[in-house]
Amino acid sequence: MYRAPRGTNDILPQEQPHWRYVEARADDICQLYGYERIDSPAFEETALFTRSVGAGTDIVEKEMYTFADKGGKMMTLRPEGTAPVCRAYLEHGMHNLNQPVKLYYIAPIFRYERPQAGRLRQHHQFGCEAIGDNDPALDAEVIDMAWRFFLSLGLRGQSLLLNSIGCRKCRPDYLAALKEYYDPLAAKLCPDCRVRLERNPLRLLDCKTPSCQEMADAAPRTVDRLCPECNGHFERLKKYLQLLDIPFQVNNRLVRGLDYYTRTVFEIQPEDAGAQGTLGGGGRYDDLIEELGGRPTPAIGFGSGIERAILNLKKQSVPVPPLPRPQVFIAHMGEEAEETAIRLASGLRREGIGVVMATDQRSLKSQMRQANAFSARYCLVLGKDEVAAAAAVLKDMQTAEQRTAPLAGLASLLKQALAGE
RNA sequence: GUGAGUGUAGCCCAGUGGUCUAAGGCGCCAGGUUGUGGCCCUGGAGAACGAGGGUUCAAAUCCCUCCACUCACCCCA
Repeated sequence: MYRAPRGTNDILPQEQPHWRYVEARADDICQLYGYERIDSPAFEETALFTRSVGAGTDIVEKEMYTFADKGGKMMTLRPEGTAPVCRAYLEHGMHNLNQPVKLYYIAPIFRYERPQAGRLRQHHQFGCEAIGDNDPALDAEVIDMAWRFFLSLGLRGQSLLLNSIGCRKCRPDYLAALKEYYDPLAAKLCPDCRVRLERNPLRLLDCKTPSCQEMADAAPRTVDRLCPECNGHFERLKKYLQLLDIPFQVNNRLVRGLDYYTRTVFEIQPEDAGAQGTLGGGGRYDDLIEELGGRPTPAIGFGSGIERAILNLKKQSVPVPPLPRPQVFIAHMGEEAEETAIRLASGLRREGIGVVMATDQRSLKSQMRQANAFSARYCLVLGKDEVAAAAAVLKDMQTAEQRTAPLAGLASLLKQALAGE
């Protein structure tokens, strides 16, 4: 038997209320903050990601779904959301629009990883990007948006981690200090970190190995080496967050896994941070647009995992509204009655009344059981007598009361009854 | 990529070498007298016990290999 590929899953009807709920909250938030939706292709030229995300990152090194298309071009299933949006910004000349350009997306993300709780090979992210402005107020707004998003879902207890990792002006100085600190310690580092020391020293800071953590705690801090501009930016951001009443903890070891980040980086963690302790995260990427061939264009964004959000909604037993379904069920007996039922169902639907019709000529008992299983509010019963009288039996499934009503006035009768709920 | 656990009907699961051509619950289907639901009762369909190999007189039950799933590590959303 065929199964969904490892790390992917079907989102079954019973899961849809959660999905529609989370997506609706995302849409609401974006509308509130003036972000417009963009949908980009599920795959892009591989180079877009290798160039932006960074050759030394886990994503590029081992997690991309890359393939050659029939024309021999290397393509990759989107492993993150920011680069495609930046590509679209450039491709469509959005620098000619009012800046910053504010965009959001809800889209599948693909990463080849070993699946586990809260981690999939295809997951979905809600993310937003504000491109073309370097005001720290925009950083605050994006963080505020992410924060409000989780609050609007009904989640509680999440926390915000914040850091600044500098820009291309101050980063080299910092990295030099970091290397100077770590070089004598190289022998004590875990094997992974020895590689990081050469390839991506910033990542030394978030190693999980206890011995490495101790060293990382004592390592030079990015915030102590920021250039005046970056420092001012960070200070203003923190002030704005206080203004917005958003509690945050500066975490000097927060660096994030993508190479394009500059200055602000942040992460939002759920109350009960299990193995997958990230609800969402993001940061500034002031050099990325330029790196992709555009003019220097500052930008900031964040991404959040829909599955992670739903996981936490369930963990916290947050109720989500049910999806609307048809309220009327039509049962029928005999061929004539079925023909009448078919016409009646169609007529009611044209009036905007959701209808489910019994099929297959089951016994009336069985049809009533179906109506019950559908949680129909009203049931219409058609038999020989009703067909002859151009009427239907209208049964209220809650009170079990029923009466005969002429077919002609049924639509308005039902509309009235359903509206009175 | 590494480590651990699990694998019996659509779902949850009993079963620890013979009485298992596999039990129960949920769900599904039908019926409980004439055209009516939710509770209850009865009946029915549905599993070659993940796959392959081996040990044994005998295996769902023991061994091996593979596969899948789950969880954890790395890393992330």
